[in-house]
Amino acid sequence: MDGERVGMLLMHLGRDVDARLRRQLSVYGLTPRHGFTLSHLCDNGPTSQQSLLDVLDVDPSVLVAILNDLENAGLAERKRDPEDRRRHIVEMSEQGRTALTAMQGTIDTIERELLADLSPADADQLRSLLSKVRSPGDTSCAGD
Amino acid sequence: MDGERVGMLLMHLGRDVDARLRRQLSVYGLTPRHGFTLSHLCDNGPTSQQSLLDVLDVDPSVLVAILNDLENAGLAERKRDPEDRRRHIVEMSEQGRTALTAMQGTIDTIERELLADLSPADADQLRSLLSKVRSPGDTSCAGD
DNA sequence: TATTGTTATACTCTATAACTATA
DNA sequence: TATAGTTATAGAGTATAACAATA
Repeated sequence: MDGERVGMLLMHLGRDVDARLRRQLSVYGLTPRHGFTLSHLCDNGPTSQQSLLDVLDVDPSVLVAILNDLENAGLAERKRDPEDRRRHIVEMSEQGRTALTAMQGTIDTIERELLADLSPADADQLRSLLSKVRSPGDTSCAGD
Repeated sequence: MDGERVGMLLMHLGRDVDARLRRQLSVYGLTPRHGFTLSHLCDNGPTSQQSLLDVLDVDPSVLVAILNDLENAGLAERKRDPEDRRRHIVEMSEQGRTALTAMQGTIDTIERELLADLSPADADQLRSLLSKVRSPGDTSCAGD
């Protein structure tokens, strides 16, 4: 339970990064989740809400709220899928692209702060090791 | 904003570890914060609430709730400081020690899962690098 | 009947401010 | 007047379940 454990370090650092990013993004009236959503739309193009659910790993009702916010801010838009009118296709707007760029600048700043005491080689090493950490939720055997 | 950044990795991993630990500890009716509190009491002996506030970095009202829970569960006890009757001295009980041991077992399990794909040397390296990451809240110049 | 998305609701965590008692 | 701790309350964030539209 002490602060030396990797799990504890991850918890505390993750919490701090989240709080910091949340505070910075609140200037735009957005949260980290809004940012992830725009980021995914930018990388993958128009997407159904279902696939956003998979990527963001949030409750459907949470995604509805996120998309409502993005639509009200003019950053994204929902359209009916003509092939299956139950589905929505979510697409980001030009304004959304601009907002995403601003947000990426914000997180770049945080990133530089986090890594201020590490050499570039150490930072790469850290990135590599972190990507090898197995997220508890990842365990393929669902038996718990 | 993509998942490659260290900050994003920390956010996601930290969130997962927290969720996992919270779920496991709910068996005992406790949260990670209860665990940290007991852990600090174990390492440092009887402590004033003020110094717990510094270590846990929570709002005073949150600490009150944590200590109420621990007292109701018989895991810790508040006593008046005879030298300054405004102060409370918080002390863990034998039951508290037993509960802490159980919780440490839980987090050890999570820790092993997290590091399952890393060699012992990699795990040490990761621990070392993480401890060099500067938490955004740490910045000594409060100007923001 | 099953699926996509939505709404309404409740529950947890946290933050704020007002309060008590001691100094 | 200032400090240690407490209480009451409100605000986020999230999860649950019931619902409408479409397949």
